[in-house]
Amino acid sequence: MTTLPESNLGAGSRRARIAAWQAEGFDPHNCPVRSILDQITAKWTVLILLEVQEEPKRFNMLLRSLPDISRRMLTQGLRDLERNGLLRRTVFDTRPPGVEYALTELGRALMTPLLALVDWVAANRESVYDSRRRFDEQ
Amino acid sequence: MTTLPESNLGAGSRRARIAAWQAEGFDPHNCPVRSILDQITAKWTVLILLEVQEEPKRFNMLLRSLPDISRRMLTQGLRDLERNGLLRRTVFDTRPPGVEYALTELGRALMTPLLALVDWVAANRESVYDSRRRFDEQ
DNA sequence: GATCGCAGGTCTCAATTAGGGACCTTTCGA
DNA sequence: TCGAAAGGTCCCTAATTGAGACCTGCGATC
Repeated sequence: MTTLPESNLGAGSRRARIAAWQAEGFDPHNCPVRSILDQITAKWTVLILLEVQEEPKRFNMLLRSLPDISRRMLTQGLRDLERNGLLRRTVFDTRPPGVEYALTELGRALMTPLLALVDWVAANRESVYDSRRRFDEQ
Repeated sequence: MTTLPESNLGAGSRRARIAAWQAEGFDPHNCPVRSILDQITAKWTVLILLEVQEEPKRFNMLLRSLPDISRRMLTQGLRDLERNGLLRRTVFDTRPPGVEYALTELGRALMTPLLALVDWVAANRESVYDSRRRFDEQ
């Protein structure tokens, strides 16, 4: 497993944070950031987080909001997010029982950088499309 | 294809930007943001961007920095990033010819929100690990 | 009192995608 | 004459994903 290089994280407090990791002793072949980043940026987890952001949603509601996700992938994405502490799963004792997924505090905190990234993409999408068009013309 | 919901992007200028897209007329089943976001957050592209960030790198150099990437995936990741206008590919007429990959202006701009996300993960990794441990105990 | 529908899943199988590694091309040096 | 190096491509296998049938338990329907 490749480790994120120190220099990636920029100057100042970021460097300090990395120095701290190394002091704690971590295995460069098992980078702790990557295992989290991979799950956070996985195809469906980003979309799920965006859906759940404004208000808690239930399983079948998510299935309807994300028409091209399969039940299997939705289940797995929700489990991953729950396991990572970003989503809370609440079962309601109704007939039939309902299950609601909501952001945790940690999940809510994540939305700040995540929305910034989504917003950057939204703001720059024309540049990207232009580039793709030029590239595909060759 | 699922479209990112308007509410995802928060208030103010973000909403305005989405309103602008809709005015331009876009197909909700072919969301333009997702097709970009999927490529930017794909497993290897993030790592490649982080590697190339500080200084241009060559193909085999990247292969060495990312020990667990395959040649095939590196090639494909580099092509995607080039196509999206985030990376510039430069061939040097040496013997044998060398190829260098560098961030474009657009790519450099992307690093701001992308590094913020990486940094969030780095800062909060212990919380995530704690949550995983608790989840796995059940 | 059979059956339909719903909620929230699981399971199986087929299709897509990723990884491993051999192979290619050109040129230099031993 | 052989090997190495750079930057890939190609093929085959392994892993991941997606489509969709099925499950469970209960309440309402006919």
